[in-house]
Amino acid sequence: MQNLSQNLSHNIEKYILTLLEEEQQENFISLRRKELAEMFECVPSQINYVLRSRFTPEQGYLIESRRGEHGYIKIFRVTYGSPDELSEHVTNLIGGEISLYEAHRLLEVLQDRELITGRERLLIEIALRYIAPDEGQSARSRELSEMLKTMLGGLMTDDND
Amino acid sequence: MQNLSQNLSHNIEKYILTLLEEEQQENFISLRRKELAEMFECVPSQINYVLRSRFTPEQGYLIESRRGEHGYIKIFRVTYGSPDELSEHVTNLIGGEISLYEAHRLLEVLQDRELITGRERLLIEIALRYIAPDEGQSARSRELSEMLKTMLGGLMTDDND
DNA sequence: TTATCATTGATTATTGCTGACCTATAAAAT
DNA sequence: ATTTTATAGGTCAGCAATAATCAATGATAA
Repeated sequence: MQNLSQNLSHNIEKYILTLLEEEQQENFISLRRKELAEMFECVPSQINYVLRSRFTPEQGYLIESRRGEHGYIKIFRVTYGSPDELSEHVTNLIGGEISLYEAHRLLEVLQDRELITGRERLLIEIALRYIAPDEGQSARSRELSEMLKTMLGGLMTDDND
Repeated sequence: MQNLSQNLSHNIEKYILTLLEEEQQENFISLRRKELAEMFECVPSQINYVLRSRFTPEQGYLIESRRGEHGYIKIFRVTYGSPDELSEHVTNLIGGEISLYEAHRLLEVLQDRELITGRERLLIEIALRYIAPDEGQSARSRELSEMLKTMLGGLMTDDND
């Protein structure tokens, strides 16, 4: 089982997402690193790479693990009790300063989770470009952060539309 | 071997637009920069130039990419062609300068006619406030006009030729 | 002529993947 | 109760394969 469609990491990610979706009772799944690695015919540390790059708090996941006999890796899908909670989470993610590039990546995640539409993302990206500093995509700016927080906070808190 | 018809950038643009039109399932296409460059017998960074100059959010497109093995560039077409008349009409309404107040009234109308959603309107209003002049709601500004036209144009982009 | 657009290629940054080495845990042995 | 051993998972540095950026240059249009 390898490289069927995309790349290894992508396939492992998809598999984990499937498990999470199938899970009914809990808001987490439990894995054994070694087994997963065998399943995908790869080195165990590959699993860590996938978790580190695709199941981060920014993307809405938490990891808990244990070593030794009966070791495991648990992946929690973070859920938000209220719009305010979600909005606060996003506000924290944005922080005091953000770059165009970081904002772009955040918007990707939000659209993937269907928290914003493509059209909304387009509008936000245009606005960001209008007020972004000239120093390039990676330059952090306080103003970017403030506008982005206002926009996303408004979308998630409000009940427009 | 070039300048067969127009210039390289133009040809690459056309090719990408063709791919986007042919795409049925999704609202995006996925490219490999290196392959496209080989296809057009040019340097890879040429592709970036085409994307930067012709597939911007202002023109109704969003780009996502990844480096490394199995790298890719995805181009999303966010909007679908809408009547030219409409976007032209709106552009004329906005004119060379507009005040926050006038913009607000225009957005109300557009929402009433369901050309934009409440959420989209919220985003535009926030963006306008961030670049509005200090002189108050009634002060006309060229920059307000430009951003507003860009945003609404982005949402109502048509296939140019 | 001058300003903008197009093209190139050198350099830098990111992503995916592996393997060697490190740490933690539980069960077994003492 | 303590030590040992087997069995997990974690970290990190390094390589290879991409894509992005940037500055220099050429071409074209106003």
